[in-house]
Amino acid sequence: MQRTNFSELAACSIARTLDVIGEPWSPLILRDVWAGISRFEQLQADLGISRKVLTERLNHLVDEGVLERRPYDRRPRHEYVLTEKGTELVDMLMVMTRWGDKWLAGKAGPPVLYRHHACGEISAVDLRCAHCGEPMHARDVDLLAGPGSAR
Amino acid sequence: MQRTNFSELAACSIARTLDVIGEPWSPLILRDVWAGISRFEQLQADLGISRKVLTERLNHLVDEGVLERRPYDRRPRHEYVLTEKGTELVDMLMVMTRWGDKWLAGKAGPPVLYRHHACGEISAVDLRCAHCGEPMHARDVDLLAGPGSAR
DNA sequence: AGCTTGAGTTCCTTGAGGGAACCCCAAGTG
DNA sequence: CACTTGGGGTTCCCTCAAGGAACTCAAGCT
Repeated sequence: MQRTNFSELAACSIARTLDVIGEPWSPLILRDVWAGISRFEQLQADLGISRKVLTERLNHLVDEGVLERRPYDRRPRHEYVLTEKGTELVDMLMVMTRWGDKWLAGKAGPPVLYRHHACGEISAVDLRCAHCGEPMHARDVDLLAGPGSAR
Repeated sequence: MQRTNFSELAACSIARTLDVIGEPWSPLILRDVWAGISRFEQLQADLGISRKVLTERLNHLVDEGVLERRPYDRRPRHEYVLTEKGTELVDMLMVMTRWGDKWLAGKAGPPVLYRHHACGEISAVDLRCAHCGEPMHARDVDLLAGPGSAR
């Protein structure tokens, strides 16, 4: 496919993030690991991904520090767990889920629900300004060049 | 490349969302349109994407209702603008940006800053529970089967 | 010793992305 | 009017990544 390395194109955190989890299957692997599907065979069976690509993706995610390979037996067996870096990536999945629930789920309703520990309610994520706490969406911000904007 | 149609694999809002913007370049096209780069030639120049793939991606995003094609001249010229559906997708980009800023930007700092209209401050998004307003991240929720979970 | 199982490798085929050239059409120019 | 220009794609070929199925390897179990 001759896949472009996005982050070389421009100083852009979106492009850089895509270089970590932008490849096909990677977000779904992350989702599965988050949901407790953490071993090679389980992932392969659940996703129906080719074993070769699964190996590549897992290696890449481990290299990037998103997943950690952890032995669970004295035999050469291991499972994959989210690192702190990977756990924070799941935020993105939660936002994707919310969007998909709203725009793509149809009449059947959302396939998965989130119960929030703090309040015990079935809920969804909401984007707020880290500074003032008010809602913060695409239309609520201006974009400015930051310190790392130089090429 | 024989790309799998993820949403056929399982009832999953993440997989469904990936079918809309999961292909290579799509998130960056969305980012550009959001930032005001909205015409074919501009996008092609900015991204360095092949014209063929840009055509395919734009058509797909228009078909999915994420972008709208809008004439801006009596000549057959048009530009792409975000629909409401597309604007809400940008939430995901904002979360990706935050993660990339934190984990990948390095010493140079974030390449782009967001100024929040409501408070006027340079800020970033924060995920909160839509129900109680407390922080809501990967570790703060339990996953439950929802109404649309049937295959 | 032979069987099983997790976790990959290897190899071939297919099809998507890159790149460059080509095309169409409406305005503007002489 | 013919001629040029430029936005917005098409077409064509080539390369390389994803799919699929078979093969490997190293522990344990029997």
